[in-house]
Amino acid sequence: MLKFAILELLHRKPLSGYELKRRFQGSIVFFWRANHSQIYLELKRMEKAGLVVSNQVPQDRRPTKKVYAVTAKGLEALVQWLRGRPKLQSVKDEMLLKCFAFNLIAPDEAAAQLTHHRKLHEVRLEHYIKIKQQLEARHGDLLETSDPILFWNVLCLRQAIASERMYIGWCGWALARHHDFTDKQRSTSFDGGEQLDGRLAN
Amino acid sequence: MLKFAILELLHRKPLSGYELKRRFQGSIVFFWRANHSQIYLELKRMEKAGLVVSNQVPQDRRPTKKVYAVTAKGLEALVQWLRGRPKLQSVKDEMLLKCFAFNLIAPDEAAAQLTHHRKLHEVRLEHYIKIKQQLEARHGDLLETSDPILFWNVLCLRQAIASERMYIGWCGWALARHHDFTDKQRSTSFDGGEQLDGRLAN
DNA sequence: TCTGCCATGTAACAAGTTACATGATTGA
DNA sequence: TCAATCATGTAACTTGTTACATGGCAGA
Repeated sequence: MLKFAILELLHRKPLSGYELKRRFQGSIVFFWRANHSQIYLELKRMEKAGLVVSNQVPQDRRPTKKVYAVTAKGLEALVQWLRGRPKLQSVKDEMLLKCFAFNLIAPDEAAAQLTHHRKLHEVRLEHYIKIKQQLEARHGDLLETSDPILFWNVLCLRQAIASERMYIGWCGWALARHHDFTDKQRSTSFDGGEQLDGRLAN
Repeated sequence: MLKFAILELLHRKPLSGYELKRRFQGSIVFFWRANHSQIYLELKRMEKAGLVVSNQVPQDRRPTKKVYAVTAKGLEALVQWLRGRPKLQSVKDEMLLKCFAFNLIAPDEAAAQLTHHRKLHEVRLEHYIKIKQQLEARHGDLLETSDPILFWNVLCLRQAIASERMYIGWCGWALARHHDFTDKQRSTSFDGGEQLDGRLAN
């Protein structure tokens, strides 16, 4: 699938492996990621398969780079793939996997984990919003654009933003519920209040 | 990481590989998945590492199964892992990756993709809601529970539900925006109305 | 001179997917 | 008898991660 992510980026503009890596950290990160070792290998495989062609571009004051461009065959492969129905993505979220067994650690630790994780998502949200603002600065009202590339870009970006907001909201909600829960536990399982009353009543 | 998902399930109750597979299709799917070939291999590796122990359990009217249980070492490994800070999950969503390049296919096809994908998420949401209702039928008001295992379970389930709702909402929003967009494109790029007026004015 | 960025790669390993393979039991 | 479910595995392959490795250029 990385193949197609690369084709999508290259069809907009020929890029070197290094530049592709940077794009992956920029716009496309919302829904795909890759590290450079994977990208370089994939590019070679794709060139062998005739989906892309490379050529060396000398630069001044910088090392020569190897710029890849999509071939007709590559574009066709991309379009064919776009027409296929994607399956549901299988969720894999380490935080939620941990959360599932947080009964095994102290309540305070669990709360700290949630708070910390919320922070991470807040940072990511900020990053996405910054990207959106940059686009707005350059193109004005994004939903009024007549550029289809930009249009779809913006839809994807919105999804990413909505997703982060949802996650952050959930963290807050979970923290509140956790707070209620530990409060209740304290008042019923320690030697005071209700329990003691209960015993006295026997 | 699959290792820890397995430890989480086994610490609740010893299970065979086959039963684990079923759990992965049931509750834990919200944030992790695995197929049986992976599970069986992982269990063997974990047994070699002393994290679990197995024993054969003959059953009547059914094939003998090999039930795994967590060892003290396994439980310790699980708790250590729980204390660590998870990184942000890296999003990988094939649908969004495609969406990013939907300018390359016909607007109708793109809309059909969005509609189809929304349906998939609706089905998944239904599934989650059914699970929640089953839990409610068994335990009453889930947020009032005093069982920490159930409590964390429910928090995770809520995240999964919120996530599906967000996605479905986004699909609807995207479809509406896409509709506006293609309308606008039609009125400005075909040979009629404004464009023709423009030419006549020359 | 030293840090940081540009630029490209390889190697070893871990994780995940798909297909192949077997065999018992149950109920229609 | 035939399909479905229970039950467990292996093999081949694809993907993804981490670490290792190199070297130029720019600016402090």
